[in-house]
Amino acid sequence: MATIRDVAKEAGVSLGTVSRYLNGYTLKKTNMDKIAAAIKKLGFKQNYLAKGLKTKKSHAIGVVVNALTDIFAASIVTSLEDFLEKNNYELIIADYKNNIKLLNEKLKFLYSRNVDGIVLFHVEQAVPILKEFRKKKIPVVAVDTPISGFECDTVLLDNYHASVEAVKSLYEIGHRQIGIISGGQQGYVGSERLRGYVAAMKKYGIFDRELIVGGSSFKDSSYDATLDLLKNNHQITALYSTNYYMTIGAIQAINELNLRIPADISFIGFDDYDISTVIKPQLTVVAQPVAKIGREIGKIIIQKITNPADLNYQTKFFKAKIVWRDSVINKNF
Amino acid sequence: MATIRDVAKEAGVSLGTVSRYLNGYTLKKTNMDKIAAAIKKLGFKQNYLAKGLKTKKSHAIGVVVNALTDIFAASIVTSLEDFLEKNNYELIIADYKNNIKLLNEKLKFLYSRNVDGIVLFHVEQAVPILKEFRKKKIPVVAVDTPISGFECDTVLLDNYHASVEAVKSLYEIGHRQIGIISGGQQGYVGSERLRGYVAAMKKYGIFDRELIVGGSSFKDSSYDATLDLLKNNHQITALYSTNYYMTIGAIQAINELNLRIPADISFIGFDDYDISTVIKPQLTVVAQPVAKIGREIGKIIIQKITNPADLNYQTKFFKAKIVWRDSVINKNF
DNA sequence: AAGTAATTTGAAAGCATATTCAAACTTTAA
DNA sequence: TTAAAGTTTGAATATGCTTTCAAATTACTT
Repeated sequence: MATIRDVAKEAGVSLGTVSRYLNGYTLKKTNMDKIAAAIKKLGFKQNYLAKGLKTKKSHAIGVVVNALTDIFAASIVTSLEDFLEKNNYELIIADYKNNIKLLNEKLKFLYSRNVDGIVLFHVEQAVPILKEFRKKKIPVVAVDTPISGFECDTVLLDNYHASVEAVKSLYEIGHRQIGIISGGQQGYVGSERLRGYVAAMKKYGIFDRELIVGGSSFKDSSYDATLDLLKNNHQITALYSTNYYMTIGAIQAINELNLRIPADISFIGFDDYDISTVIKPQLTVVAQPVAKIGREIGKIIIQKITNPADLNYQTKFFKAKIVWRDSVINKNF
Repeated sequence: MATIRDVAKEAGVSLGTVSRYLNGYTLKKTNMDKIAAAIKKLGFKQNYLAKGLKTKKSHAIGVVVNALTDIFAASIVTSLEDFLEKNNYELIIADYKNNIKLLNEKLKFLYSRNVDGIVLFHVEQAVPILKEFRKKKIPVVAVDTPISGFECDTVLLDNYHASVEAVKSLYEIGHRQIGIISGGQQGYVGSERLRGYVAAMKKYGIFDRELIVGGSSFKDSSYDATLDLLKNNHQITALYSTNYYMTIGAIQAINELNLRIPADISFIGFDDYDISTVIKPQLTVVAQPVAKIGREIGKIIIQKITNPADLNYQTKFFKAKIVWRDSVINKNF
């Protein structure tokens, strides 16, 4: 492998000059041409390890997901990876499997590998190692959930208004008994989505505590909750489930009860992935702008890496939008 | 940050001794104790950038997936990441979005970042940069599909026998008209799965060219193919779809035609993810041992990194297994 | 054309580690 | 007890790059 030194010799300039060239300094035109030619001739490539040793930057960003098989995380990481690679950053992935103990371990690992930044998916609570990142001024971006006990840039869905919109849409087409399969109060995402639902239902004067079920944000809990709700309450005309996996569980339960969508019950799901269009009828859902979110995370983290003195932590909200398909009936007709 | 030099001073030995300690050489017990104490006291952590510069190893493995949102890739990467992290390797992810041009670019990127190994998902054709990896003796492991034009270690599903088993199971419970939604001949996975189906159907003397439809391995093609097949052929008693996304498309089509599973038609899908249990009735599927596959990839790549002189490329096959649920009817009763 | 200011350059030092080599120290055996 | 063999050690060198600093070159004024 050719080094900067070989390039210098070939071009007939000093090694410092080549380094400056490589780092975008402007120098005498003749020298620039000579260096460019030498680089091409030798097939020279910068050694990122050596560069990193000097600059204390690895050009790697650690991405810590709750689960790589979580389609939400995967689809955001997809666009994030693209953005970062274009900016010459590599993306080191770690999966903490929704286990906070493991989270700290994975972060320690990334810390020891000199990542220049960290993207944290769906973390509710600060873990000890985060302080070390802060000490070293390594930027952290929280995604999907603000981290309690640690101030940092945060990228969120406007969950509250997503629910408000869902309820509003249903209300406007005549629904009054609108049930929610909620992730419960313990998690940020779940409680925000519930909060929006409650506010909207109250605003329209159709709030009823009995319409709220659920407790955790996984498929099985949603299945049980939906079964319970629909067995005991035959007035409900519409159901709103509040994430992808809960949508899956709810649909299973509805199938189990042999209820027809939307004849017996209208349904509005959350997140727009495969399920939405496999099910018959195809599902109306609240969709998140995942590609945009991924790009925004990339922008923020690069901005903060470039400018580590900027201690101004921002929270950026994204708006969900409803994708209309066939699972909701208009009761006004 | 404490360096090896600080540790040496603290322990009262030379820096070379500390380095040897760190790299697992055995030395005088008293010195080992002194060094261990110094490391603990100073909170010393090795600098992987400097280490990499010296050893020309980054302890990073590039993982190149066709799509991160492909649940098959994601679930394998999940177990791979776990395995590699435990062995102190980081995993750099790249997504080539099923685009062979992009694939070469992403590989170039990983090449320039000094990865110690490459894992390639679902690549049919060699790309130029692979030769460079070979020159530098950087091991490559192909997953899911052998790379034509490039010899390397390969981890595959035994697709042929997966199909044979599926057909056999259906045959044994009385099905004779068994349709296949196939990915077609152009891709390795699709043609292997088709080949197994054809062989088994012929073996039982129930082969009929009309029962084969499909052409590409995506949802929409599968939807169209299924619609076509079932509209024109009312004898079919069972349908076999040959990957996750084709299963989704096929189910959509069956729903569209208002056919009931399994009363009107039995169905056996491929890959065991969310869809299998959302649909009513729950799906019988051919499932791949993804966790095992991920671990095996990790083992192979580390073995080859540790032993780069080993030019003996192996192909490892994994067996699929059928997960029985409610979408297949026993016609013998 | 000469003096000053501005820019560009090369040499050298440094980043944190691994490894070679010769010297120092242990152990073993006679 | 001592010589030979074996082991452990420290100093020095190397990895490929960035950056500082002073010297050299170029550009600008008058």
